[in-house]
Amino acid sequence: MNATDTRERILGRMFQDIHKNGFQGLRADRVIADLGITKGALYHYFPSKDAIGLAVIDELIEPSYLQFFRGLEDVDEHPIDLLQKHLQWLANKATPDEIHLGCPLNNLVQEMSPINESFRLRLKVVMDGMINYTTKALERGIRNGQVKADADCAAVAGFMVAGMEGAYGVAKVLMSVVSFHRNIQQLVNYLESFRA
Amino acid sequence: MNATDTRERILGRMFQDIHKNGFQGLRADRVIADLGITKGALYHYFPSKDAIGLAVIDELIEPSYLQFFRGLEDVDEHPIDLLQKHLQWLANKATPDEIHLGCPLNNLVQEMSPINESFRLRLKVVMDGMINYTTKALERGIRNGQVKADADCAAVAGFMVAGMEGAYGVAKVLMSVVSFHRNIQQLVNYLESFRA
DNA sequence: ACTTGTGCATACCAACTAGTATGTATACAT
DNA sequence: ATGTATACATACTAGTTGGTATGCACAAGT
Repeated sequence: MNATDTRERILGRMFQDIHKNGFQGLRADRVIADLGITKGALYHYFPSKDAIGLAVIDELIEPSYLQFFRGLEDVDEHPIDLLQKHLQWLANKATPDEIHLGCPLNNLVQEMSPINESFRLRLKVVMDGMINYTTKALERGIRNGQVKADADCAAVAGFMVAGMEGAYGVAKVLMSVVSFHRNIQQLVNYLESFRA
Repeated sequence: MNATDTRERILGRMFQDIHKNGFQGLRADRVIADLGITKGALYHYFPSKDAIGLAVIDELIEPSYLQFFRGLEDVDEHPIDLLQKHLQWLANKATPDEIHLGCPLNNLVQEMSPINESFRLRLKVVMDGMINYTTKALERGIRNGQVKADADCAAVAGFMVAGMEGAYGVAKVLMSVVSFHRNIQQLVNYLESFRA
């Protein structure tokens, strides 16, 4: 068991615990007991509970969320196709468990934004990234004649991201994968209306 | 100072504290110190912290959220007009402070749904109410020839609610009233597309 | 006048929780 | 061989937090 393994095992379980209980509901004692390690190991890698939360955002949440959106810059496919495919992919991969626990990004946003500015700023970077990469992709679509010329790309991009988070949130309290699928489909239809 | 006054003063401040810090972040001690009362008063009216949270949902959140949606049954106006007006009203009344703190309903949904079934069920009642009253209003609109006959009313209603919550959530992390206005406007446009 | 219930205040506690201080085994460099 | 940094384990603490036990002033009923 080398060093990075332990650190990543800790981060992974912390992520899971935060995903279910929220950051304020995270109990470091519970996680380390679960991992079969001790406080010595934990505080060897992380100076504080806050540092754990920020590391989870930086090292797990941010990369996984921005991967797709960054990729929008490197392909030439129709941007609306790409976005619709991504939405369908999200809908198809969503298990009941994932739906019940909600979107990790959205969860942290709602919980932490008003009470911890360090958290909010990092979460804002992720959200901004999702919106801005989408905006750029749609603008490229306009230049290529694939997207309606009069589309307000920033507004459409922002609404798509908001719609995604809203879909996760509603499905979470309803505990309904069906509701999630429905709302994602409405978003797909919404995007369709901007096709040139 | 009569009894109901004290109870309502407690509930009001608890709501404020929960609105900012979340239920898990709620500190009863902080609130009672702020109110200038003691634990005796608090536990005279509420048996536990959970009871406080549930009372906040039942007595403050549920009525304020469902008031408009229940009202959809009692009027004959074009349902899409009513919904659009409500959205505009939400957008206009939203202060930066409200946006930064987020939607109280959405906040509790994201935080409490996976960890407390009593909370989730009460929050689900509110969300279901919003969606179902909206669905009925749209169905009435179809019968009256005001809404496109082929509209999937339940899907549209669900998406409107999800869009609202999504708009609140994104605006919260971005700390942007402008983002909120934009997304609400997109929702208004979305509803417009179902006008007969 | 006397009991009873209401509406609190005061003092206290047990459990939890993030964080620390200290020790130590192992690897690795010199 | 020896110093040194790494990677933990153990034991402990200080502060917090929800909750309780008890007492008491006061109003209302009888």
